[in-house]
Amino acid sequence: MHKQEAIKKLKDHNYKLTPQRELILDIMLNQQGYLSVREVYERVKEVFPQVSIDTVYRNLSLLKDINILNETTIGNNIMYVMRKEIHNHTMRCLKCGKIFELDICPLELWINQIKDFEIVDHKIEIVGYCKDCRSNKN
Amino acid sequence: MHKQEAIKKLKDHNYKLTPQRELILDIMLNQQGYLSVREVYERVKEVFPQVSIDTVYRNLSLLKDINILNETTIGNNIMYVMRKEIHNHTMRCLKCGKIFELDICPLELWINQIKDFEIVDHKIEIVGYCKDCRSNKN
DNA sequence: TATTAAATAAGAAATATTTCTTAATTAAGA
DNA sequence: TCTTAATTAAGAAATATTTCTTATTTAATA
Repeated sequence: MHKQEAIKKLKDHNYKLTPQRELILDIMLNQQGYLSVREVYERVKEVFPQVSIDTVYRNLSLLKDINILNETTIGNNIMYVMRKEIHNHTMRCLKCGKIFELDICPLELWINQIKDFEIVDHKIEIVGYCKDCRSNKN
Repeated sequence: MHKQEAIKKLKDHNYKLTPQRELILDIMLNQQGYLSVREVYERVKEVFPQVSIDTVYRNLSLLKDINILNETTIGNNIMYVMRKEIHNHTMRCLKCGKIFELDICPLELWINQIKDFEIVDHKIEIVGYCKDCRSNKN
């Protein structure tokens, strides 16, 4: 997603483009992988030291509501990542052969933790049985 | 890792095998993917309603110290998973060709969330540049 | 520029997680 | 069985996360 698309989405929903909101969007646009609310907050504070963490919560949640971000919860921690447009991650059914897209990239939660390797690409392939076939494998 | 191996490790470190500790070990042995401290606590409580959450924290951390569990932190949430012996997840350097094992499976954090698909197998392949080659790609 | 609905900061409140203290209990070996 | 160091439950304390309230400010449009 490009910044202009995201801004258009905001306008379409009659949301204003405040400096804090724009910065949060920039942070997410320039980020591979998930960020916790706190991590985003820390980065926003570098530019707006007075920013309220509530502002960060509100904006991340809003960006999720209009499908700019994906949200996930680990324990009690809310985390966000830019929505993917291209899905390289699929689940293939061993019986019917249907391909299901994973709307999350499991690697994204980890990608920031890999320090000693410059990742160029990755691929995830899951095989198994889909909802329809799992009860009727023969 | 089999249960007897884990128990031997405990003995080797002069740790006692209390019922609470054994249950926590059983829970982790029968679990694909990461569990948060709270999730483990909820399961232990089904058997020992009086258990202190501190006991869960203490034991999970101890099992990590003796290399039975892997620990990771998401935000402020501590999560645990059994250590893997067989690594299906590798990073391959595009220059020197070395294979590096990933000591975590990024899928494990997600595997519990996939409800409509019965996973039989999966594979993760990451390509890029290793520490030595990233500064000297030609 | 003036208007106004949306967004903000500040602070408090509500939850949740993690750690600590203490006294009682217990697993394991003598 | 006895001894003892390890472990536990309980409760409090410390920290961290998330949500709410209110008064003020501001982006966008007329």
